[in-house]
Amino acid sequence: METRELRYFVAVAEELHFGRAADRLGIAQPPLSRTIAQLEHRLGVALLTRTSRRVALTDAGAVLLAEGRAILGAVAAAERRTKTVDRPSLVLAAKAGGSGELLAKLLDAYAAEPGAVAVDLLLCKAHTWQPLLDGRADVALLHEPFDSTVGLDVEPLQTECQFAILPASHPLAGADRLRMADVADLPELVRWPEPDGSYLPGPGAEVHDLTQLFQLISLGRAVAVMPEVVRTGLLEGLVAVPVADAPKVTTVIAWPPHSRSRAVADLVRVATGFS
Amino acid sequence: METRELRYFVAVAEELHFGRAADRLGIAQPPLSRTIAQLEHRLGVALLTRTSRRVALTDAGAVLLAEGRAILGAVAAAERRTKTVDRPSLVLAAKAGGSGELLAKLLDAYAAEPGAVAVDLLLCKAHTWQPLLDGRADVALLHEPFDSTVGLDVEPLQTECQFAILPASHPLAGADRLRMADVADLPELVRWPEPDGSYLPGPGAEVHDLTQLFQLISLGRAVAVMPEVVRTGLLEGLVAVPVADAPKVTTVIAWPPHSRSRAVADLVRVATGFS
DNA sequence: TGGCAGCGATACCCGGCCGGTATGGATAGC
DNA sequence: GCTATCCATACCGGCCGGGTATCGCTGCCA
Repeated sequence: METRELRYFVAVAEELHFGRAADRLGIAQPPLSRTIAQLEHRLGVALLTRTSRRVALTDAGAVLLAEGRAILGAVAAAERRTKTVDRPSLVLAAKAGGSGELLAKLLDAYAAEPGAVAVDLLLCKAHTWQPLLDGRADVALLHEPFDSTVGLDVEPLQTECQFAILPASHPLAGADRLRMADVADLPELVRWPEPDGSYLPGPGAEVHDLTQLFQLISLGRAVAVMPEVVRTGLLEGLVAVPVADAPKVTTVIAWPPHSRSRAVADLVRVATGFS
Repeated sequence: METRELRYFVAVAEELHFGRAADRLGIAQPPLSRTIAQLEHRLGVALLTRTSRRVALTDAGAVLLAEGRAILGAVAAAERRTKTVDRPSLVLAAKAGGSGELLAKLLDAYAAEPGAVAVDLLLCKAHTWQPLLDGRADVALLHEPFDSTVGLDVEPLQTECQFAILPASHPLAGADRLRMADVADLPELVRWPEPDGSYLPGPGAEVHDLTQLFQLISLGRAVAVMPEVVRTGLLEGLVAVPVADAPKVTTVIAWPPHSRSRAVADLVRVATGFS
């Protein structure tokens, strides 16, 4: 199995459309069809069921999609790490807007280490960056249980409670503490984008960053439940009320398990040292 | 980066010899040289330093070797899992001769599970199978701290002390317990084969399995320190004396972190259930 | 129900790349 | 200094990957 075949298959499996996939890959559709057919023939398994109107994944196709994504990520990571071994630097991924204080402390403390290398920050839109470790970053700050950490080595850094963010005028804003039941079925919950940037249909406003969310909350059009970190820089007119039974959020530092980088080890040691 | 290029590079990096690597790959040497040169050119990094008499890895080459091995393993695993998704089975790797009782209990208990699939056993020579999870097996029984578990998800099953295996006539055989210092510099320690099946030069007999080792011990030509498991089936004339300060050995069940298989999850649950 | 639009498969051609043989040039050992 | 070894280069042929043109099928809709 060549990575070219995997790239092609993953594209088709994600688009479920040979034409769009070929377009995305920058090739014509016929060679793409042929390559997928060859791959299926060689594996001896059907990966896709296709009528001329609909393309769907088989069970085998679903397996290969998941494995293929991981492999392509690993290939990209290997390429980047190989290329940058002589001018070592470290790419740290973090959710834009989250963990601001922790991030600053971490960068300062690491920079003071002997042998520290340059740290490139990769700030990502919330909820869109779980696969970043597949190649583009060496280390990431994740938030359990929101972000999946399967396949990663992880050290916890800090655990915090979650707060409901409400407009000061909201009926629940005066409460000392809330329970999930109080907010779970409020009509003002919002929809975050899917990893591909689109929004699932449904009720609730579409939001794509914290600023926008806070604005909606100020207008009384939304409420949200989120960890303590975002309280710094909360807008006027908003209040944060602790939600007693919301799951605790743990900020963790995560890295690919086969990381052999001295820099990654140093950064993790520094991060766990002052947590 | 295509997997073909990675296969070629890994072969050269392991052999440190273009001719032998080409031989192993079943191609001629010139296309191999050319492919490696192209790969280096594309990455913009030298992977190997070569004179006409010696080939050595650069730092970048060492990184790519490690990453490449992992990637090739993942590709092999993806291929096997995709092909067998319709007739589900599970490949369990275990060290030949070790963990016999635990293994039997595990297989029985799993077979009694509802929804159990066929389990194929992959018995491996001791000390030669750490990379098996790179494609050939779904799950493995490993022994920490001997086997590296980096990059794997792991659940501990049981922890045992280690015993010195001595002929009954050995001066230390009568002791209640020993310390590492007592056995560390005995001249009768043995040499296990390297992963490639060869033996490093040095003192001590070459052994490649437990039967052979026990025979050597019976003859007074060797001693060994190993976990309790091997005591079952110990030959007549051998005694096992606990070594107080030898590192504890933990048998763990391990699987690749991105395993999405129901069968693997079941097996792990069963294994941890009765440990 | 028949025409039409959309989409994947097939047919066919071309160019580049992979792999082969032959050979050159450098180095270490005798 | 000769020679054996080993990697690089030169060159060639066949295969394969990618392109265009077209076919056949399937929903949709008038």
